[in-house]
Amino acid sequence: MDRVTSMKLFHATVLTGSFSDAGRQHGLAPSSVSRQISALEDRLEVQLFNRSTRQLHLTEAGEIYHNKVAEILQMIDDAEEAVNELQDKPRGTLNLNVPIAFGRRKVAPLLPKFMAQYPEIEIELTMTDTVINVIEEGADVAIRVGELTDSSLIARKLAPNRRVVAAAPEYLAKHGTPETPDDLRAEHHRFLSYRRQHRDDIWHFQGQDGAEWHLKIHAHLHANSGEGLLPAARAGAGIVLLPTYLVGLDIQRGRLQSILPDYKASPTALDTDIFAIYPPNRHLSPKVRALVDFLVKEYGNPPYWDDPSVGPDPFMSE
Amino acid sequence: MDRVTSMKLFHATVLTGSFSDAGRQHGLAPSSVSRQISALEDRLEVQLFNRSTRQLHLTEAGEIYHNKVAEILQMIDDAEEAVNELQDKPRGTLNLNVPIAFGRRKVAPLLPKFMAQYPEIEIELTMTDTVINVIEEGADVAIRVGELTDSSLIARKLAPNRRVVAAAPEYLAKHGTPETPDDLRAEHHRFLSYRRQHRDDIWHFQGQDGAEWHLKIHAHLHANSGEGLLPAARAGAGIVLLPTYLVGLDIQRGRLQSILPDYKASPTALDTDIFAIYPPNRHLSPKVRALVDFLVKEYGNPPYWDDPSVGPDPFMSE
DNA sequence: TTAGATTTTTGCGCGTCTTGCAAAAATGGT
DNA sequence: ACCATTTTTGCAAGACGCGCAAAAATCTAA
Repeated sequence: MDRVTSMKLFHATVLTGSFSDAGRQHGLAPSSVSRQISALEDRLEVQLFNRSTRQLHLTEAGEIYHNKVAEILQMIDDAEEAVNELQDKPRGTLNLNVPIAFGRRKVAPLLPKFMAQYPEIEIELTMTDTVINVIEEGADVAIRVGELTDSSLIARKLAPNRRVVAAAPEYLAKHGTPETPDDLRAEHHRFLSYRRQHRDDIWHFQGQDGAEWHLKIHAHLHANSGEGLLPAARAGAGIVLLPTYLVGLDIQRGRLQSILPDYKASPTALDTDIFAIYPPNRHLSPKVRALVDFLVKEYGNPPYWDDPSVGPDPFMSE
Repeated sequence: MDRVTSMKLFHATVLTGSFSDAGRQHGLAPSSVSRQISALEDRLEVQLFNRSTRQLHLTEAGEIYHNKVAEILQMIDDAEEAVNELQDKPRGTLNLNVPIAFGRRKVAPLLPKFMAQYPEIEIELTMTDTVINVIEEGADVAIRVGELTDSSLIARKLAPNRRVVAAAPEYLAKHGTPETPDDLRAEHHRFLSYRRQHRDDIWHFQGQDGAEWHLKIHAHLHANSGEGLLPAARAGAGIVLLPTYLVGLDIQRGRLQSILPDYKASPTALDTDIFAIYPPNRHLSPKVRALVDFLVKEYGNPPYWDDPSVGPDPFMSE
């Protein structure tokens, strides 16, 4: 027996003064109402109504209980409405976890627009490059580049992660523009390389005909953050292999020049695509859906930083 | 599914952080808890927990809901406690309906003692001689003399309703003391008679050997209230046939003298015993029980007004 | 006083839901 | 990689609530 239902039936019975009417309101047979009330009385060990077959009269206990029940039912409705509102409209606190570089360049600049669009959402932004356990940290949604180790989470692709070889025009003017991966082997080239945990730097390329290159790189600057390489690259200190979300706009502006356009940097296991990941809830919260949909739409396909037709970064000058 | 149970399980789960522990607290299998929570989430259309097999984390919706649920459960407990307190101890308002004469003489004088004994009971006393519908009037308990027409109510005998023939000693000295019912037929006797609705006055007597008398009475004073006859009887204006609850103490004091002691006034259908009647509640309210028990105990058996060993009315001088 | 109408209550059968156990799946720690 | 703990799922048994129909009760009206 659902106690809330019995309370509702009791409430309706008090208001209508009749089991039959109360049952009619709730789509129940009079007999069911009668039994529900009786069961409620048995549970409470109190008589709520003095019944005759033709009328009902509230007991004093019934009156007291009714006052409380009215309030309780109101609170239950409030509680359900509260979570439903949270569910219906994007609102509440959105706990967002993003990689530092991507977040700074492609998430944070978009947040003002997102917040204007959803004024009832509050954002808690956490920027980390360490792989966090999304559930553990309490994040509602995280953005990760590649590395989808946690298969228990839902992953939605936000954008491809295209990596390109690039250098400043000044550098190319001075050292020449490589036309094939093999040209990179030339001694006079200098490299600026992104790497984690001191692994070997090997750049993988694939030609349009399927041919593959695996170039061991000796870099004069290593950094575990692509952003650490950018100033040097812009200054003409060397050649970088970086995701377009980092260098795309520099290329569009001409501060960097993309080279080897016909050769694709093979994605490693750690650099596949850019995903939004979130817990596999049967009931996806609207705020998460709102953010993911927003990002997908704003990035576009291809993402604006990959699209030559797009001019200067509309959101960020740096 | 009982929504209150599911809320309790949700609450316990939040506190313990585990379905298993919550189930242990409520004597349920972990699987049941899991399913209850899932059902609750489906009903609310909201995810309350982010689950991994080894830990649970409250969703924002879950947190909001939990705050409300804690309060709701508290209120439900309060409501049940309120009615149970009402049930456990005699308290609250006791709606009491009594006949006018009996009430004035045998109920109202006892109320101070009763109220001192149960200070948490408030009494709403209604005195009527008309046969009311106890339920209709909202009475918790009524006292009636005879006439138990409403068989749907519980009746508890408070005292026998013994009727006696009595007259003032002065009257008897002047007109002689009848020894048998037949003596009443003497022309010089005067009668004061209680009757309703102008029926014939017939006094019925039964001898100890079973012999019966049916005397048609011609009275010089008719009244539909025994109390209307008493002053005249005390003044020696005639012979009365009245319940001992009206004349018992006058007899004990000697203001009246009981005559024909060996002949019993046969009870009519309207004058049997004195009953407390109340609705047939499965859960008799303690205040009703308290009053009825109190009256039974105070009246005693035989009732003090029938008991020659009892002196003047301890409660009432008139 | 009697008859009728309305309401509550009860009996009964059916279907659904829940429960507990056991096994499986999943995950965090060692 | 293995183990321990927890959640989840499959399954069968049982309980419970439901509606319908009949019975009981009582208020009203003639």
